[in-house]
Amino acid sequence: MVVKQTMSAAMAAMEQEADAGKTQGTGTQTLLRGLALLECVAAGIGDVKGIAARLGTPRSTTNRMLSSLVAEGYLHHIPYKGYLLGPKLIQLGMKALEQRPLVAIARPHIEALAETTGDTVHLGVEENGEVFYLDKIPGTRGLEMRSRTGQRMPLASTGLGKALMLGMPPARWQALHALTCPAEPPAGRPRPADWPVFQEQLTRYVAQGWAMDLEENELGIRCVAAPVRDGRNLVVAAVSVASAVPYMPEDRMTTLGPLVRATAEAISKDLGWTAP
Amino acid sequence: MVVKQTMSAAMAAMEQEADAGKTQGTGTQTLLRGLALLECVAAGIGDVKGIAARLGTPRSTTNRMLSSLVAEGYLHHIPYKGYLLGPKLIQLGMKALEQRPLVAIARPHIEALAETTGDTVHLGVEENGEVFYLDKIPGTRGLEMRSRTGQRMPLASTGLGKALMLGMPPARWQALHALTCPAEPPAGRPRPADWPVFQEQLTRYVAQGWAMDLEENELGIRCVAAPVRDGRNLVVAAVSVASAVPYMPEDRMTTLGPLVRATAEAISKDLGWTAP
DNA sequence: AGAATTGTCCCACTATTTGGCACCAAACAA
DNA sequence: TTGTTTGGTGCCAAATAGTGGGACAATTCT
Repeated sequence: MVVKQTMSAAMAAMEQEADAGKTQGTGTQTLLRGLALLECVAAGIGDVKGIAARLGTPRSTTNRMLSSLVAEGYLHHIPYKGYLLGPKLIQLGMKALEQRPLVAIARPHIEALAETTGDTVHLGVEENGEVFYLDKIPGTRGLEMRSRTGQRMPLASTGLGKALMLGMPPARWQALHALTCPAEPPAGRPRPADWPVFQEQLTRYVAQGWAMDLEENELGIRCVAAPVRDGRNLVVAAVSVASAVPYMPEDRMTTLGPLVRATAEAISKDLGWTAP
Repeated sequence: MVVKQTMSAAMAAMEQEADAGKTQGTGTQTLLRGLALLECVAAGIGDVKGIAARLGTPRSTTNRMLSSLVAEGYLHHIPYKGYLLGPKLIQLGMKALEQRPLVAIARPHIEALAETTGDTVHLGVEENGEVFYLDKIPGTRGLEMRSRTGQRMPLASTGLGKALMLGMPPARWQALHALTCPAEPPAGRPRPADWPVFQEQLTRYVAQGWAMDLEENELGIRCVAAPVRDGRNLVVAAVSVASAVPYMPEDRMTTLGPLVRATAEAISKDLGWTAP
């Protein structure tokens, strides 16, 4: 901060818009300014004057940072034309995408979700036509679910699976549905709705951003699920909240939906996703 | 610099080696250190001790920067586990990919290429089954080529086109070849080799990283071309050097190949590409 | 339980960054 | 062309922002 602790109220008033909200007393002004500069360029401001204005830094300081960032490849410079995000950022972005450990990232979020709902929370990914359970937090209602991390399940009969399907082209839905529902339904076992109805459901789920499972995978168990996306806006995982029917009346599911979706989006953001 | 005034001449000598070449970067130590830190994490070093060691910064300083970077989303922190590249980097990486103006980036490189070869240089991208000429630098040999920026040409009969095809799955080659070579060859007009031979050629081009055009598009004109890739390792453009046959004997083409390829790779690097 | 690593403070010192200014080069407008 | 604006580069005295040592608590490993 430019402001000294001895400054008068009048001066403080004049400081106004410059650095508005964030007065986080960190000890890395130059670094933070540099990062702000990057984001400024990302926002499309490529001229020195505009950047200096946006950051509230004088021309010389701005130029100093700009040339350092260019030298390091974080910005690309077209003399007398402007600045653009540089190749290094692309590389780091790719690396970031690779080294992201989904489970560790998601853990705090699903823990929070488990905490507020009291139900069992799952995290899963798609792996050749099936759901693969990556993580699970048992509910606090005493009842235990059969699911285990490392387990596999059909896509079309589980909440997680349906959430994962929301990210696929609708053309693939039917094949996956067929995969889950063999020609001869095992007597007495639950199963998803027949194709036309199923398609209708998925279409609705896409619109609302979360999916339901009404005892289709296991009798007496209902769940609500939502897809997790990465920086490329691809669905890479899904989160679900599951519980026994008595704890999961229809109206609670509709309340839970947006909450699960919000959790999924929070994870997505940690994966580099940004809202459309 | 971190070095105290008490350092010996010997240490000074080692310091010079350490950051030799970068005599320029002054006035932004904190920023540069922060960026170095990012690259350190990108390199897979996620523990505080390792990072501090790699950067040569004391623990307290390292931690200070780390927490700032985490606060800004450039790093992701899993307490007592380590640091990873953060979501912000993914976002910036995506933005960088978008806002990259291929032509402006490539210009200096193809100018250099035109300069050293004296021939006409082209830059082009693929656009639904055709080459689209984005930029052209006329040769200095007096002869003028018909090509114009903004023009479209078949993929399979041009050097640029073949270079672009090198990045496609071989399964698509035949269709594109057929698209270029209609059933009835227009009498007297040049055309690419027939399919089996053509396929053989492309396979060889893939291996060597650059392609040739032997008067297949225009009689009397030969060219050498190489593909340009972006940060995702996808072929997004191609560069070619073209000239009249007398200036393009076979042996010159083999000399030119690696040069054109090098230029294409230089552009690729500016687009965030890194060697395999 | 002990050892090793990490997260979090604090604080005096000074090296690092600041920002004003001045000059030149390019770009743009007329 | 000329005049005007914006961009690139360098210098330098001033002081702020950053440094790094150290002490302590929390956490994980073994």
